[in-house]
Amino acid sequence: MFYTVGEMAKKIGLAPSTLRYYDKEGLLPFVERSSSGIRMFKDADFEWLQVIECLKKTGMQLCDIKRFVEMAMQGDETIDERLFLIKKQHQAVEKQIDALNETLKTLEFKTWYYETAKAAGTTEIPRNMPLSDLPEEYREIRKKLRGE
Amino acid sequence: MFYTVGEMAKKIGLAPSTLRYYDKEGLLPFVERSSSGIRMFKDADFEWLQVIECLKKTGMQLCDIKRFVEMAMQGDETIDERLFLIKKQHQAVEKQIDALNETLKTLEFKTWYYETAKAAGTTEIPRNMPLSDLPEEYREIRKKLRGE
DNA sequence: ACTTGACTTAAAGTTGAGTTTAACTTATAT
DNA sequence: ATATAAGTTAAACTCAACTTTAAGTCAAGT
Repeated sequence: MFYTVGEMAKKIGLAPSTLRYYDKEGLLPFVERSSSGIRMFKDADFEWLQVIECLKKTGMQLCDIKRFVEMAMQGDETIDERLFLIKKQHQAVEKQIDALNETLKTLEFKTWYYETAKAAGTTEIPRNMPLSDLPEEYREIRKKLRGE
Repeated sequence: MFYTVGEMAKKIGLAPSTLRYYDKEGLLPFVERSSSGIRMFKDADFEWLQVIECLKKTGMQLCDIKRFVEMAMQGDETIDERLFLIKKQHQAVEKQIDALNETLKTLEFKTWYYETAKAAGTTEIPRNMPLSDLPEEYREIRKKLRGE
């Protein structure tokens, strides 16, 4: 079962040009070619592309993903390194989620801010509200925004 | 209480060149200048920078952040629009968190995969393991990776 | 034989978000 | 008065990750 670059691109949801670019950059050393130079993607290559997409979503750069792929091509002697790298990325993603949750808190404060402003007809009401009148859950975040 | 571009850059943790760039792009219309053209940041401007950083963290582009700032400069008539935009960004961030949690699941599968490979000395053991032997929590994710 | 459509390549172009550079001005300390 | 440190500008440069273009190859269908 082989796929051309266009077929695989469709299957994985990327542009064919992107797959060619990845190949050119050395991220797809496992993709074989026909005698006339046409890329022949296998089902196992789809799995590789999924892994590459997963690592991209963690924020890993293509050059680092390339090194991971190269490790895998070297075989079982690099299992330890690969395990370490995956664990590191897991940590990195957990950190990103924490950061986004912080961002959510700020957006929730701003939602309260504009809802209060909307009810009052002016942003002056929430802006000048004394800390003691502010809903308790927003006090810390307002302090942080104001650099206090 | 005024800050130069360098002082404010330090306070907010960005490069002075970044603040100048934001100013040039029209993100900081509220920053005043001295008679000799020196930027004079106020404490209220620090709060603005924090909001800009928050919106950046949601993945919003600078040109869209600029439109938000411009709305705010227009005053109370845009409260509704701003509230809507903040709510939209809140949703967007929730979606990003969901995506990262999906990514975490894949990384957890890969961790199991390499830990099993490490114990066996070869990736062939986890790779060729029948679905029925696979820990239940990894079955769906392996199917997804293999495009099944 | 010819058209169509998908493939190939190398190289140039794009986008977003800055950073760097060059030439210059201003403010402060000695 | 001068050195130093920090500021100014516009414009060029960088970087990652693609995308587009130009020129060409190849296989299948009419």
